[in-house]
Amino acid sequence: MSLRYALLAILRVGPLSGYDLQKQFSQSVGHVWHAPDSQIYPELRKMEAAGLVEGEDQLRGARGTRRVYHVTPEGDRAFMEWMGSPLDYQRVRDPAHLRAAYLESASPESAREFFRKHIQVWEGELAQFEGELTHIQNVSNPMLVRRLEKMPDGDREATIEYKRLAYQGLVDRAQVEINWAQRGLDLVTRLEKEKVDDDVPD
Amino acid sequence: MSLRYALLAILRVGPLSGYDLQKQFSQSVGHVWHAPDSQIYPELRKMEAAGLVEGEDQLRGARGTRRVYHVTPEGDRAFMEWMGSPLDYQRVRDPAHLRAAYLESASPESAREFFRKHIQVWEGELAQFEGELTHIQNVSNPMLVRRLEKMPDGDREATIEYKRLAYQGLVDRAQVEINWAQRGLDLVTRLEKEKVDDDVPD
DNA sequence: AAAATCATGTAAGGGGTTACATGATTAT
DNA sequence: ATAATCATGTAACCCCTTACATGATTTT
Repeated sequence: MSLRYALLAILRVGPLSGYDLQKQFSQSVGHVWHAPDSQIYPELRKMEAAGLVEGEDQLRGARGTRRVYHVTPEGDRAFMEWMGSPLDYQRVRDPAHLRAAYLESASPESAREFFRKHIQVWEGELAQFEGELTHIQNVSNPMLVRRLEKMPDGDREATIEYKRLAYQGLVDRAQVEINWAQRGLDLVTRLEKEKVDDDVPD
Repeated sequence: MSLRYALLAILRVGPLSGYDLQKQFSQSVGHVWHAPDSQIYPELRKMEAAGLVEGEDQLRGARGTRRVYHVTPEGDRAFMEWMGSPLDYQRVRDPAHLRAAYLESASPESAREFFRKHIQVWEGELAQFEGELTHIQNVSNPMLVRRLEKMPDGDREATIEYKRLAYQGLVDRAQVEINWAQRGLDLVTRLEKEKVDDDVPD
């Protein structure tokens, strides 16, 4: 549902081919909304059918072509409308906390492995988010720079600040996950120790 | 993918009909894994076909029946195997942070509305999680009590502690979201004030 | 000449959402 | 008698995932 608006958000900065968009995607909006190319190309076609974007085939070498899309006024309206509409929140579906709630059914080693992987995954995310945050604060993200160039002076601060807030939120979230999993590892160790004490009381 | 294991987690405590399971669901695992009845009934049938559970039709009144499911040894094995296997992490797809990153395209009032709703939604979740956490700490959750009764003494502490950890993690997460949205509201106000100062410099 | 990467998809299948459908039983 | 709730689904649709497919162009 949001893919469409994630694509519009990028295309509003300037026209792009599906291929370029997909590359940009993984480096900007892709941090908050992942999409594989197998989803992007068809979605662009659907958006074109809906009149939100228009594509033009450009020649590339002798025979090759690439289709470059730009946002139509209607696409712009649709984006604005989405920005002003209430977000629909998905119901919780959290495999990590589901499993955590039943870890007594696993071996201590499995439990440890689970928390270790959780930390590893979220450390990865954290690194990405922090990198992005730095780029935002230094105004060194190319996409952001292009966007800033195309807007009146008065809107620039807001653009930077909202992006910063968004990524700061992601950083906070990643840190909470890492912290939580760390406490999980401590708990595994504590329970294991108590178990041994029970078995061999003196 | 996890629905099956969420259902097994509940059924391992004791046999239930689809209807009862669905009720229990919303009060326990449902906090971490939502599922509507239209998904639960067919999934139970599939699990039965896969040999993980067995259902028996029980009479109810003169003509009515209800199908009560219990976990088979194979279902038990499947659950244990899942507990020991690495969790597959879904790619990020976060509509709230996506929108937050582009809020300069919205009116201050829309931005405020967005953050307010975010707070409201997560306050709701927080209340649920905190309530659950209290029930865990007081050992006053009926499902938990039934589970504890069916296990050896030595496993009880682990069961309680892991559940507590899981819900503590959810509480932490909810608080981070609320906190973040609060900062968002502050930012909207700050930007609006600066905008006015720009327009009317003295 | 071979490898990388540019460029654009299709097809099958899984999981989830929403809406609809149906009838029995128990409580008021 | 009526309303609530017990009880169990089906059907259509959308989004996403994974795997596969294909060929052109640029770089080494």
